[in-house]
Amino acid sequence: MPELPEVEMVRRYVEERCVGRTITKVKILDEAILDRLLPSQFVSSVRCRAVRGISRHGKQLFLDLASTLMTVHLGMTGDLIILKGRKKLPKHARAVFALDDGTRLVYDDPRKFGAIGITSSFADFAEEHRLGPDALEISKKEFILRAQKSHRAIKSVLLDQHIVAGVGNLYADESLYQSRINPLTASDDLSEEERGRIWVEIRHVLNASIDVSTDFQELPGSFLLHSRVVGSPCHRCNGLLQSMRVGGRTTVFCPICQESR
DNA sequence: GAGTATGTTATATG
DNA sequence: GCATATAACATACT
Repeated sequence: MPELPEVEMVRRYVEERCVGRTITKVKILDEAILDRLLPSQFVSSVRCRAVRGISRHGKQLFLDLASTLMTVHLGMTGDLIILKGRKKLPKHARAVFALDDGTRLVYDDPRKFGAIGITSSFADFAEEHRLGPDALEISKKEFILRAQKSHRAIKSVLLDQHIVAGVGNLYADESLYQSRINPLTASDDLSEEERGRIWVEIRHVLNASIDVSTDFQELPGSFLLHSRVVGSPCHRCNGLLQSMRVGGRTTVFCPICQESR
C-alpha cells in the first residue's frame, strides 16, 4: 500500500470516519504487530478513548487519543479500513477497534511488516525513530543541506527516512526520473541546483499522486508511475526504461535522459 | 520452485 | 564510534 501519498489517503479516510468516535472495544488478533508492548498494555491505553484527530508524518500515522497517541505504520502491505455492520473481517486482519457508532476500524496487514503502538508525543516518537522532516514539509534549503551530507547514491538517500520522511521506492524513482538525475549519482556530488530540482520534483510528484487519489492510471503519461514497465519507451526520449538494483531495491530509470556520470 | 514486492531495522563490514 | 551495505522479517503472487 503505502508511501506518503497512500498513507495520506488513509489518514483522510480515517479522519472522515473516526474523528469524534470513541473506541469501545479492542481486539488484537496478532500481537506481532504491536510495537514492543503487550496486548494488555496496549488495550488499556486506547480503550474507552475518543479519537480527537489523526495526523501523519512521512509514512507514520498518529491517532490523537487525548492523553496518548496511537501510532500506526502500514509497513509494506498494511491498511486501515472501516467496516459497517456485521461485515466479515478481511483475511489478514491483525487488530480490530470497535467504535461507539457501531463501525469497526480494522488494521489489515498480510505481511505483518507494519506496527501499531503508543507514544506520549510526536517529539518523543520522532526522536526515538530519528525521523527526518516530512517530505512535504521540509524546506528547500533544509533538503539541500541534508542531501549534501551523504556520499551514498541519491536514490538511497531519498529512501532514508532519517534524512527525509515519506519517500519510498516508487516515488524515489519518479522524483529522480522527473529530475533527470541518475539514481546512482553520489548525493554529495550533486550540484545545489540539482538537489533543489529534486526537492521540487518530490513535492510535485507526491502532490500529483495525492491529487489523483494515488490512482497511477490517472497520472499524466509523462509520469514513470503511469507505466513503470522495463523495456517500455521513455516518454521524453528514444530510450527504453531499464532497471537495476540500488540499495537492494529495484530501480527503474531511463538510461538516456538520466545519464550516469 | 524461483524471484519479486509501495518498508524498516538489526547486524556486518570497513 | 561512524558511514554504509546487506540480511532478515512474513505472505502473496507471477
